[in-house]
Amino acid sequence: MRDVFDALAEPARRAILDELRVRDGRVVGELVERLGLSQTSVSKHLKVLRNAGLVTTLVEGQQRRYLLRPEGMREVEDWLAPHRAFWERRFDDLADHLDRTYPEEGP
Amino acid sequence: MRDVFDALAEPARRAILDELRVRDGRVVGELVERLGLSQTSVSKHLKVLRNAGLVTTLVEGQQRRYLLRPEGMREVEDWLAPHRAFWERRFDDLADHLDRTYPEEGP
DNA sequence: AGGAAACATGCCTTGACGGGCATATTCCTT
DNA sequence: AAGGAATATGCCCGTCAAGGCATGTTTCCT
Repeated sequence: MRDVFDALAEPARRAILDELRVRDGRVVGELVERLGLSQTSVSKHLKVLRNAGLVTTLVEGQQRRYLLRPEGMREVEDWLAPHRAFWERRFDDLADHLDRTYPEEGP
Repeated sequence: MRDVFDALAEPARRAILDELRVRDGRVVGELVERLGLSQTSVSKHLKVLRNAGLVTTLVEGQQRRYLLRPEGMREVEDWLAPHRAFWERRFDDLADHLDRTYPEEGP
C-alpha cells in the first residue's frame, strides 16, 4: 500500500483528482474519455488512489463511481503546514527587508 | 529534470526538507549524521531536491550548505489550493448537515 | 607538495512502476 | 440463457529510480 505522496507523484493521477474536483463522482468511462488514457491505465491509477485513501468507490450496477475523499489529503496537508509556516515567515522577512531598503516605495 | 511532486514522493527527501525546516542551512555531513543515511544517498537526494527547485546550495570551502527555497513549494501549493477549497467546502457541508441533524448538540 | 576532509558522480545491480494486451468478473438486456 | 457493457486484474516488458561502492574533485591543513 503506497502512500499519498507516492500517489500524487504521477501526473495522470493528479489529473484524475482534478477531474473529480471539477465534477465529483465520475464513472471510469467518463475519466477515460476526458483524459484520453486507456481504460486499463485509468483503472490502475484509480486503484492506487483508492489505496492511498484519496478516492472512494461507489458501486452502481456495472459501473463504479469514484468520489474524492478529502480526508485523504490530510496527510499531505499535515506535512505541508509547517513548511508553509516556514516559507510564509521567509516571505514576510523579505517584505520587511524590502520595506526597510525602499521605504514607502517599490523597488 | 523531475518535478516537485516527484521529489516529494521520497520519504528520505521529505525528511531532508523537514531537517532543513527545523534548522536551515545545514551542510551535507550534518544531514548524513542526523538522518542516518549514507553520504552518497544524501548527496543524490539533495541533487533531486535542487533540480526540483526546493533547495539551493551555498558553497563554503569544502562543504556545501543547503538552504530551503520556499518558492519551490509554489507548484505544490498551486495545485493543492483548489483541492483544499474543495475539501473545506465538503467539511463545511458536513458540519451544516450535522448542525441540522443535531441542532445545538454534538452527535 | 602531500595528504586528509567534504562532497559529488559514474557504474552496476536490483526492484518497482507504468503501459498494453488479453482475460476474468459482474451486471444488464433481450 | 446468451451476449454485451463496464471494470478489474494477471502477465509481460521496457524503463527508471534508489542504493552501494569506488573514484573523482575541490579545498584545507601542515
